[in-house]
Amino acid sequence: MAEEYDEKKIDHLIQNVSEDELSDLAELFKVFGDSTRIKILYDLFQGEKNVTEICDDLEMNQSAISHQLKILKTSKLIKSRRDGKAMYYSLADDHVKVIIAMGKEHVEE
Amino acid sequence: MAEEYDEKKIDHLIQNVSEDELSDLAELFKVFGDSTRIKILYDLFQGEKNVTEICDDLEMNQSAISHQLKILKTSKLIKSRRDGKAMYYSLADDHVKVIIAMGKEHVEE
DNA sequence: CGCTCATATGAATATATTATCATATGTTAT
DNA sequence: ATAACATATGATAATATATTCATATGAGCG
Repeated sequence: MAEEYDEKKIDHLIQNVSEDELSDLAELFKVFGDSTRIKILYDLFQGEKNVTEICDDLEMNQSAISHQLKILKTSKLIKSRRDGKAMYYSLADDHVKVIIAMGKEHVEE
Repeated sequence: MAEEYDEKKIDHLIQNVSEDELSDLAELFKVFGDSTRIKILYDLFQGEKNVTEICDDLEMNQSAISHQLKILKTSKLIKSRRDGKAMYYSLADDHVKVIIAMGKEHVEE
């Protein structure tokens, strides 16, 4: 995460947005807008984890977790790799951290 | 928006999070996770607007807009001031821009 | 192959959310 | 005070969403 986000860069990013892009944006935030999914993302801040580990950490049943992992994967917020029977999940990129950090900063005020 | 968000600051922000804070965070993102509300926020990037102007810009009926404005206001993403009969809304702070800019960057990839 | 462990998936239910309609509140001007 | 305009609110109906349960798929092992 070498990048910095200054005013100029941010203003550039929010310009010229089509109706479709706004929908995609809303879809993306919708993914962050669920406690279970946020908890999963937070859990993965610690590093790669398999489904069983995530279930244990969140104390939730496996099916619920798998359903939410699928949503996170589809949104490209996490990626997965198989190791034997287990499927390991990890954060897809640094945007996740930045987006959540910004959200947290807002919430804290 | 003089602040910069580097790796150290971001890592600090995402540490030590309680269950309650995670819920608040999910609630916040839920607010961004709706097309109508994202459109309103984008509309307000242009500056302060009253309800009628927002309705015209989004081509949506007044009641729907008012309902969504209330949600945005409750989440402290926008603020309002009355001027005669009209109620003017504007962005509450710069986090909104940053959060949306990060989301857009993710979506664009 | 048959068994076990790990994960994914489909269907069903319960809950939450959004837009609309009807109406209420608030402001200004006559 | 009443009319006209601007906005807010409550109830409803339609739709979306999350979790659970049951079951399917896939991998490793004897």
